[in-house]
This record gives sequence, structure tokens and C-alpha cells, in this order.
Amino acid sequence: MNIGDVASVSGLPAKTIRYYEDIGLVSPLRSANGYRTFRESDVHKLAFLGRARALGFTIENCRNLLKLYADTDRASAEVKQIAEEHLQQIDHKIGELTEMRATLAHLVDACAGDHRPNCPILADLAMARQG
Amino acid sequence: MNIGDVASVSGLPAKTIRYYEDIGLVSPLRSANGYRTFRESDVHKLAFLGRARALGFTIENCRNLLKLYADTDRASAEVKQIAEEHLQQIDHKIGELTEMRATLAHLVDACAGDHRPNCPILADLAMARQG
DNA sequence: ATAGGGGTTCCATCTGCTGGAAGGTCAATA
DNA sequence: TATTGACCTTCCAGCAGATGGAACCCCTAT
Repeated sequence: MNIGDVASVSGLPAKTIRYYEDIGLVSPLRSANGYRTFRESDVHKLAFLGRARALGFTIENCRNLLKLYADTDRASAEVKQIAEEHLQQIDHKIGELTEMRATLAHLVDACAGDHRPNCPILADLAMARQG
Repeated sequence: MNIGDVASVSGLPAKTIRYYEDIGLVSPLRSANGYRTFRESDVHKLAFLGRARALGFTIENCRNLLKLYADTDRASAEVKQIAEEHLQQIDHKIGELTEMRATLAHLVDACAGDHRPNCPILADLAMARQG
């Protein structure tokens, strides 16, 4: 399989697949003309990567998950730990965003949004909030 | 005021303040020895930036907000629009993260997390989810 | 032969900083 | 006066995770 086919099968852009090879996540063969040749196992790995990335795992997480996946003797505890840590980070981010959202929604609400210059959003940004 | 003082007053690292000068967000004066000299207005701007960034506004957003802030004839509608767009993006991100969280939490739940190799998390990553 | 649709490499760019090296400046102290 | 130490300066590199583009090769069909 050439990179274009793999791209459409896996849903990952060709550029991304090359990048993943660059950083050692996947190692396709090369045919005589220099084209990358992907085995089933490579395609499989890339699909794995696509899903892990879609769940927000970092590249380093992915590297470890792939390693654990390849090791049929792994303890599921190791995988679970990675996932749990990631889950915590997601929760953390959601928390931050939710706080931002609340403040911002409050300000947007307070702003008339008309032709007049008076604007509570700018007023808030310009000086420390009191409450 | 020298950069260190501004850093402690504004809460922004000196590095960040220099960076903000680099990209034209703030333009402190220079004293004879080459040190940056920040006026009250610069400090004010930096505090503004700090708060806008804390609300997740991009640098480009900040640039525009500062411009609007400086323009006492602005229409609050312009500010509100920037804020509303940003709010939508925050909502979008929260949505994505919440979906990720749900999937991941489900998987983490399903994984025994013991010494045995069997792992639903890896199983899921390895093949398309069915539902 | 030529046009097109693949593929290849390499380098630059994006966001928003952050770290570090190499060096200048200033106030206080030994 | 010399020197320490805390400042400050510039510049260059790097982080994640790609993505865009230039310049070029390859292969098939017309």
C-alpha cells in the first residue's frame, strides 16, 4: 500500500503519516522507487494512532500505548494508569475551560453590544475583577 | 519601572513581557543603559493582556481588544462579537473534551487494571468501535 | 511527448511562549 | 577598588504536532 491509500483508509493525512514515520511511530518498508510501502501491520498501527490521538493522548502516550499493545504480556494496569492520568488531565482542562466560559459568558451577557462605546468586557479586562 | 518590577506587578514572566514587545503588543521606552522602562500605561496594557490571555483569548484577539480598548469611540458590538466567537470556541472545545472524557472513562472503567494482559482500552484503540 | 496524479525530500511556519548562553549594568560590600 | 550578585540585554534553540510549499522524481494513459 502506498501512502495515499493508507491516508484514505486510516483517515490520517499523508503529511501526518510521514511525520509519524519521522518520529519513529511507524516504519514502513520502501519499494525500489523509494515509495513507502505499508504492510497491514503498519496500517493497523496508524489506525491505532489515529484513535489514540482522537482521544487526546499525547504522542508520547501513543508511543507507550503502542509498546504495551505490542507486548502481549503487559499488565493491563500499566495501560489503565496511562489512561487514568490522561483522564485527569482532560478533567483539568474541562475545569479550566468551564471557568473561563462562566466568566466570559457573564461579561458577554453584561455587554449591550450596540453602537455605544461603553463595554463591560473591556472594563473587566482593564482592571482587576472585584468579585 | 524595570521589567522585573513589571513582571511581579503584572504576574507575567519577564520572558513573556519581552515576547509581547517583540510581537508589538507593548512598546516600553528604553533608558540610557538599554533597559526597558515601562510607563503606567504599559503596565496597564500588560495587565490587560494577562487577563485576556487568562480568559483564553488568542494573541490576535488580544491585539484587537487592545485596539478597541484604546479607541474610546468603538462600538461595544465589536468587542462583544470577539467575545462571543471566543465563547463559541470554548464551548466547542469543552464539547470535544467532554466526548473524549466519556469514551475514555468508559474504557478505564472496563479495564481491570491488574497484572493480566487483557485490556479493553487497547482493544478499543486497536479496532474501530462498534457502538 | 506530454499531462496528470501519484510519490519524494527538505525547509519554513504556526501558537505562545520558555530555556539557556554570553555578556552588559548597577548597588553594595569586603 | 575589586568583586560579588542580582539585575538587565540579545540571540538562538526548542516544545507539540503537525501543516504548507517548493522542487523534484515516477508512472500510466493518451
